[in-house]
Formats: sequence, structure tokens, C-alpha cells
Amino acid sequence: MVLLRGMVGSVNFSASTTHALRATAWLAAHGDGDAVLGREMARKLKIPPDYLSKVLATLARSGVLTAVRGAKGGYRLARAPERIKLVEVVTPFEGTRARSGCLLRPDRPCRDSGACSAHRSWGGVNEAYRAFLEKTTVADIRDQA
Amino acid sequence: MVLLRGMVGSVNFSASTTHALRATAWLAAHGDGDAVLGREMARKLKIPPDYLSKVLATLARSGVLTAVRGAKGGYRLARAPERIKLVEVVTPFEGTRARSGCLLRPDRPCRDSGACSAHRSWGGVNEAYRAFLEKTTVADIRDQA
DNA sequence: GTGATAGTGGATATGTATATCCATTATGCA
DNA sequence: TGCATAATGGATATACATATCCACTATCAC
Repeated sequence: MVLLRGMVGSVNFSASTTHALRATAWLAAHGDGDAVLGREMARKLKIPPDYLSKVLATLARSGVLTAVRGAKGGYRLARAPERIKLVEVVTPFEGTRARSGCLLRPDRPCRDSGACSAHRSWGGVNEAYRAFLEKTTVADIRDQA
Repeated sequence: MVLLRGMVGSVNFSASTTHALRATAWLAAHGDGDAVLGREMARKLKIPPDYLSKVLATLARSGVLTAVRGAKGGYRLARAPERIKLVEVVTPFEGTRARSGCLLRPDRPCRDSGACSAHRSWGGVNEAYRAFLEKTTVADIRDQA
């Protein structure tokens, strides 16, 4: 296995989640009210079109985007970017990977939450992660699109 | 897709990494200097034996464990648990998943690191994660085994 | 030395996320 | 109404992590 020392230690999202974040950020930056073609977003963001379309459909079902079918259709943000939290964008894709947040037994709720210091500081990492997703909105990442 | 609202927002490790953490914690708690059979650890920790043996072999190659072959063989911690950082246990398994830490473009180094506030606070999440792995040792998670 | 034990490593199977392909449905517009 | 367009969704392919199986090598006990 290839070791990438110094690179370890970053929190990752799945490809689906990353596509969702980039797409919503791009819509916030370039959407002018009109619906934007999924195909065009895929081209601009260099994401496989048929894959992105699934991601966009999921976001539409979740209420983050509004899908417009037919000619002149496409996708637009369901609300102003300032009113869409990142947690809304992330949740539909990270749901299956969600865990208890317990370091050693992520498959089940952990006993003695506050017992050891390692457990508490690990909880702090998760709390920082959760807080970021709650307080950051699509408007905040618009410029990075 | 099933949504698990309220569960999203925890940082996860892969199964291999979790096995490695649990195995080293268990060795710190139960190893009394003698080598412990991989098979016994698998039984106690309820981890598939043949899978755990690969994980243990990787940890031995990385210098976290010492492997003892032949009869009366097994594995032991290479050093005192206080002197083994979690980052050493995690690195051999999370290496392939390592990314740039950039929220929207994890596949490449990100431009304008300090430009937007979202970028900075996301960097803070990663910093908390990295700091945890650096400051926590196997001794700190021993009790959770 | 001989046999039993235990780690090592290659080959393979399985499950899930990722990615692609294509038929269908819905809608705007002439 | 009819046509072009675009989202929708099912089926399938690919890649990788996970898991299993088995043959091989190294070492201890006798």
C-alpha cells in the first residue's frame, strides 16, 4: 500500500457529496434565476453528466434544488444560497455512511461517553465537524465554485 | 436512499482502520508482554480472523506491532502504548483515502487557501482532526477496548 | 531432525460506491 | 397536435474496500 505521509488527517467526503457541494456552489455563483442544464453544469464542473444527474435528482428530492422538466428546463436552487445549510446538501449522501461517532465501535452506540479523555476529545472533533455543516451555507462556498 | 437525520456529521474511519485501532487498544489492555495470537484477538474482538491478520501484518510492517512467528508466536506492541500515536496506527490504512483537505476539490491542492471564511473554518475542522491523531496515544484508548 | 504452531502472502469472492448507457416521462414551443 | 428538449429511473459496468480461502515459510518444543 502506498503511504502518503503528511497527507493523512483530512476529513473526506464521498464523490457524490463532493459533486453535490460543487454543484450547489456553482449554481449559487452562476445561476441567475433561470434553470441551468444539468449537462452544462457537468461540462463546466468536469463531472460525468449521467452521474451528476443522479446527484442533482437526489438534491431535488431533498428540497435543496428545484428541477424543471421539459424544454428550457434544468435545475435551480430551491432557496437563496444564504438559506441553504451545507448539512442539507451533505445529508442525503452521507446518510448511509453515518456512524455513532464512537472511535472504536462506530457500528453501535458507545457506552460510557464521558469516561476517558480520548473519547471526549474525539467527540470534540465530531462536534467541530457538525458545527461547520450547520453554520456554513451555500453562499459561503459560492466563491470556491 | 435511507436518510438518517441527526446521525450525519460524524467523522468515520474505514473498517480496516477501526480494526487496527481496536486491536492495538486491546493489546495495550490485555497484552502482558507475551505475544498474543492473532486468532485469539479476532475471536475476542469479533473480527474476521483472516481479515484481521492482514491488518496486523500491515501494522507490523509499519513498526506499530512486533510479529513473532512460529510456535508461541503472535503479536505485541512494538513500544509502550504511551509512545504510539494514533496517527501511526491510522496512516497505513487511510493513506489511499487521503485528500488535500479542500472542501470542494479534494482531488487536488486548493487555490487561495485563506480567501474565504468557509475555507478557513473547514481547515479548522481538519486541524482538530489532525491534532487529535497526533496528541492521542494507544494508552489513551486502552480502556475502550 | 521432526512435527506442530503461527505469521505471510497470493488468489479469489462479495458488497458498495462510482460511473455509464438507454428507454421513458414531462414540458415548452411552433 | 407534434416535435424537440430535458429530467427521471432502470439496468448494467467498473473500481475498490472488505472478507475468505489456502498454500507457504519461519520458529519453537520435543
